[in-house]
Amino acid sequence: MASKLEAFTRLSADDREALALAAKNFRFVEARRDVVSEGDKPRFVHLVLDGWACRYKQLPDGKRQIVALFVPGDFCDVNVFILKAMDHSIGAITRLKVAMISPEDMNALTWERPRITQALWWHELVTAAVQREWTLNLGQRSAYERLAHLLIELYMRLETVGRARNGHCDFPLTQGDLADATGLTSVHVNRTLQELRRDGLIELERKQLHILDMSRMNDVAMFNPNYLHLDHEGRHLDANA
Amino acid sequence: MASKLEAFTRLSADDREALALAAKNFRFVEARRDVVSEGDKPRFVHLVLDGWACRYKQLPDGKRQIVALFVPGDFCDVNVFILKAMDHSIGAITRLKVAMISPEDMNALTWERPRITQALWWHELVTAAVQREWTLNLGQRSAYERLAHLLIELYMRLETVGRARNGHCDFPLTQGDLADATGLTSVHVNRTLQELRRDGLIELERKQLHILDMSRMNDVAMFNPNYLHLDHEGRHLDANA
DNA sequence: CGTCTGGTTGATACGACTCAAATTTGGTGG
DNA sequence: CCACCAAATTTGAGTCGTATCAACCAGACG
Repeated sequence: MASKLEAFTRLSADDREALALAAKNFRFVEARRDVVSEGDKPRFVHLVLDGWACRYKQLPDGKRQIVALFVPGDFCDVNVFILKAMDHSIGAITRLKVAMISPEDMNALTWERPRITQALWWHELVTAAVQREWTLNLGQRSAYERLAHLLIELYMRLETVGRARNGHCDFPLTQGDLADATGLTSVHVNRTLQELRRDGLIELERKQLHILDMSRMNDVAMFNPNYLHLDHEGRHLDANA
Repeated sequence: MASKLEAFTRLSADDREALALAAKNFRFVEARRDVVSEGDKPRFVHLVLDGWACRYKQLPDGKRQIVALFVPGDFCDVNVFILKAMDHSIGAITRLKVAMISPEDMNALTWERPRITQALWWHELVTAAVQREWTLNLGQRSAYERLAHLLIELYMRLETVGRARNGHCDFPLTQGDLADATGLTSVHVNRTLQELRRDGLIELERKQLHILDMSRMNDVAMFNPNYLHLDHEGRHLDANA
């Protein structure tokens, strides 16, 4: 698999082999099922091999917030073993192929592999940066800007792992998912998507997203890609290499 | 100083000494000045020794979101050296005493000090968990709930570093700061704080916060402390020890 | 074919924003 | 110690973005 880590640095054949070895244990999770649930003791680091997943939190009054989305190549919780219990759940959006890496495998992966260790650190820092951008998104952008921003972010992240090109990508989120991720209602998401369509910015149907005018989308969303920290050597490699 | 790290694990005298040594270089920053600005190359890890600071992001249209708050004992960006440029700014809320730890000092601090390394990892994981909770806060809670939640979180974090007790703590944020942190306008923050006062939940004046009824506040805010991950051995030590 | 999930539409309500002004507080210098 | 100024808080009136509630529709699936 084309790991997201290669967006940070070129890995050696050795490194890649070690990564593949660590990811040898995987399982499939059906769409809309939990991979991990809040309260669980952390037992594995998860690496999404195929499909989409999300991190979400739920409130006693039933409200649900998706706080992060995972696409292929994303690690879920590097180093999470330090914590006693998960403070959130991880759920499959689509049917999901996910590697389960034990603490021992994680140690084996990083031990004597400084490039991987560094790349994992980079991954964690980017994940944190994305979380901050979401905070900004929810706090300061209107519904229209907010959705545009989320769509661009996901498109760009997919592009870095070779799953998007020419403005086009798979997009399995329902309008309900988008609502939970943006803090809007699904009704309002529906109307806002229609606006984006009407304005000639996107096409979105049958789980396929097409961003028609990336430059106008960037303006609308006030999208600044700096938080994805893609300005590294790996950026210049063919993502499918 | 009573480091936040001790909330995670008891440190040895040696560890504490190493920590003090790493934090020997400090400076003062005037209130409302930047400690680090977006775009800067990361040069130091910062550790707040005294005063409050915030992490914020700004949009081209001038809107500003505070995405995190730092109180004494908080580290700002462990391991940030990996990134080429800051994607956000760090600003002083009050006059600030802040330690500046170089990459070399950071290495010296963690090298051969597994407890500190682990404690720093814990710190990073908690920081990320707080960021997720803020995402939830902005996405799903009403203004009233949201402010209540923020007040409780800050109170609890201050308590763990020995700077709050009996429901009382310093609280230097202006209503404008609260607005930027909660994604509300300062006018609405003002009215919502009045509601919280009228309902007998808090007193807040002259930069002093008093939470009058913690249990009702917890209910109102739907506050679940699990995300602060305080259930570790360090939790049982006197924070002033 | 009936059922279900996801998407769409319409009517109405309300929480939070905007703009503008008044008041209070805290700091500073005379 | 008081006068002054800027910053922060408070109040009021009016508006708007988004939520709510309730149908209805289309395609997927068994």
